[in-house]
Amino acid sequence: MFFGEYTYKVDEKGRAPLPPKFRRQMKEGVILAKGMGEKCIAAYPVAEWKRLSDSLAAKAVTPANLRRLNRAIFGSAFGASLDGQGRIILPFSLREYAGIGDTAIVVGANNCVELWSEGEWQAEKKSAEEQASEIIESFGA
Amino acid sequence: MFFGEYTYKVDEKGRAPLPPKFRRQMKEGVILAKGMGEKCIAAYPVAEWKRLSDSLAAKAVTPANLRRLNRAIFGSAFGASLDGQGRIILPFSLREYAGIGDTAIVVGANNCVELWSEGEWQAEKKSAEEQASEIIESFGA
DNA sequence: AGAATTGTGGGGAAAAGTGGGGAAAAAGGG
DNA sequence: CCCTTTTTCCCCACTTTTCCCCACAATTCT
Repeated sequence: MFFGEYTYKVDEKGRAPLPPKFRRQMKEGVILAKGMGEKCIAAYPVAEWKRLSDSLAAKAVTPANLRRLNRAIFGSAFGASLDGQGRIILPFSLREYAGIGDTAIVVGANNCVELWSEGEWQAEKKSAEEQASEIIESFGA
Repeated sequence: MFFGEYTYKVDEKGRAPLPPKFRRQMKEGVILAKGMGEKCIAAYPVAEWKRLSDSLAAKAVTPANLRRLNRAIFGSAFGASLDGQGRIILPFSLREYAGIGDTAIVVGANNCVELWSEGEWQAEKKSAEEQASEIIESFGA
């Protein structure tokens, strides 16, 4: 389970630290992918990634469908591992996609970790909070 | 179950004591989050927080919906644990949000503990009491 | 009144954030 | 095919922050 919001520098080599509390769960390796829909980078522990991609594949009805899905999911994914300091290297293409420059906001989102640029995160955070309070108000907590 | 109202100093390191009676229930760790709607800090025992976040997540209808909810709920949460003196460290961002300076009002609120600034607490207390008596009068107690 | 517990403060050790250098591997050109 | 150049990756080092422990004063309980 990941939670919390952290701000880190991304150095010239494209390295971003992960919060120490996340590292133990990431030790077996990480899969980096484009955030689906949102302009962010999603980092999954390998085990969780497998779970997700399997459950998605199970929903593909035709073989052609499945091939497409596999391309979309695996094509844009990168494997990464932590260095001795607990950092991961963010491929340039993903940084570009998420608009991440020299600062990254690292957000724990339950089953995955998301990396955002400052600007995109501010916007997303606001609308996510609004949506959350709607749900809370209407359903009760 | 938490109840009672206590006043404590918050020291320069941002540490606030919890009432001794609360400590046993908090020993396994605490999750700190913004009070929803109100300008306070909410502290949940981990078990209770899991219960809450699970029941909320179950109410998200679409995947995109769920991701947003996860961001809002998990992203704004902090893990904390008691030190040897029974204190927790309040992150600066939460103290700022709740307007807590060097004094915190610690309030037991049944399933969680809330931390308030003096000013906000006075206002909230007043309106809460008025509303409570209305509810009691209309339903019978 | 004495003893234990609690509120409050501070100091020191350990860990985390950040940056850079050098070896190994990969890529490219002669 | 080999040598050169570039890139990748791993390790080291420094600074700052965090965390844990100790200590004293005040209060409560017996």
